[in-house]
Amino acid sequence: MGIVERRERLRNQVRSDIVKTAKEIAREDGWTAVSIRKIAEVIEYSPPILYEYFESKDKLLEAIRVEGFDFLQAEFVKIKSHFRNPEKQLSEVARCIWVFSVENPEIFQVMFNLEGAYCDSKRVYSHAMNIRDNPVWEMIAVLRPKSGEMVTKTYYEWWCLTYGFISITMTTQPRYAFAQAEPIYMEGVRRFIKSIM
Amino acid sequence: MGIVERRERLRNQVRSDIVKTAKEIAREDGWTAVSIRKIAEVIEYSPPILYEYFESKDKLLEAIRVEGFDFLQAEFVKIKSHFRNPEKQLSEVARCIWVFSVENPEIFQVMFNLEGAYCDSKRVYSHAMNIRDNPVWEMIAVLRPKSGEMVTKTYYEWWCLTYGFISITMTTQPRYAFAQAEPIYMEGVRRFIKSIM
DNA sequence: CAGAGAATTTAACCCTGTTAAGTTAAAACT
DNA sequence: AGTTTTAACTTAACAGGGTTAAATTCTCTG
Repeated sequence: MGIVERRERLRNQVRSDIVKTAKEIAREDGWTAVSIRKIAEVIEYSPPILYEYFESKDKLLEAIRVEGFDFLQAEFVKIKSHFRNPEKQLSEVARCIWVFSVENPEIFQVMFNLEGAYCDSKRVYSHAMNIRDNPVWEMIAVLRPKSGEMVTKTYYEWWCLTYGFISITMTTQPRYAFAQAEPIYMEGVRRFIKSIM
Repeated sequence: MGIVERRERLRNQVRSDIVKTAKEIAREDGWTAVSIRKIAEVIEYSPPILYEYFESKDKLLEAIRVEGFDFLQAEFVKIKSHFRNPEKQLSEVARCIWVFSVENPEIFQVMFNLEGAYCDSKRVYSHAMNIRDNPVWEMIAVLRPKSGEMVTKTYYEWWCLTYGFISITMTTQPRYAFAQAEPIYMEGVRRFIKSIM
């Protein structure tokens, strides 16, 4: 009975087509241009079909947001195992976020509601910020072995710094200026790391 | 001929009613709930009237954004003249931004496109970030007398730090948690100031 | 009081997310 | 194989959004 498997495969295909199309439109014309109807047109289905895969537009954005956070989380885990020095680990994490935001601006925008992207789900934010199993939290804990509460505070600051930098740059600077903004960002990060050591 | 003056007064009244209503709706139900039609209903005019005062919804938001930046700018000037010590000046500026964001969340949201507020105008951002006549830039220049380019870099970092902190807090934390987030913010700001001295 | 001008509204256009009802196509059963 | 059930999909509509042209009402002037 390959029928049910084939159907399942087709379902997954359509689902990923929806996500892919949303990102493509966003990348080309910004998230304000992304609509259910436009996605439907591209994947050659009628609009209501999308509701077979996502219960709302917001949930579709949430899926993309989760994808982004999960990807970064996985990268952080890799960095943690590839480098010993927590200072080095943190600066690599910072660089990783930067590169991600430059290469996948449309995902980053959904993750942080930038440039007209708007997704309600705060749940995901909180999850990403969560201490549990968070490699960056642990890096900071090694770098600055204090109470858990203190580490959480520092982690919060780290988060604000990197987020602030990238989102301000993404929002105010034109694309071509990103390259020259990166060293300023990395220098700021390094200064922060030094200031907490 | 008081007629033309009376008309002018009425025009100003209606204009400020529009702005006020927009902010009120935003404060109560968030910016996603703000629509031309709803504002019109509250001020007891038909929707097209708003276009006699603002050429688009975006321009209305821009006006509110400008208002916010202008207010802060004026506060910074006051701080600059009230305190001598640049370190003190900067921490007062930071506190000022924080207080403003807590007391006027809806304006802050428009200024930085937070929580569903979306205004296209990058012009205003750039203007606010601009070096010309910028009191904060000058504070940093006094605190850390280096080349203009270096000061601009540091000013950029300052901007990213404060913005990152407040927007992350506003987006992820519930209202009641703001009070406990403030000292973390102020501590981060102080550490930043120390790190550039 | 009639007419010119400004002020305001009505009605429409085209967009959006979303849903109920109807239709077509595919699978299952007798 | 033909009928029936069920899954897949589309059409049409609702409610609401920003915006604009045309029609209307009001106000002031001569």
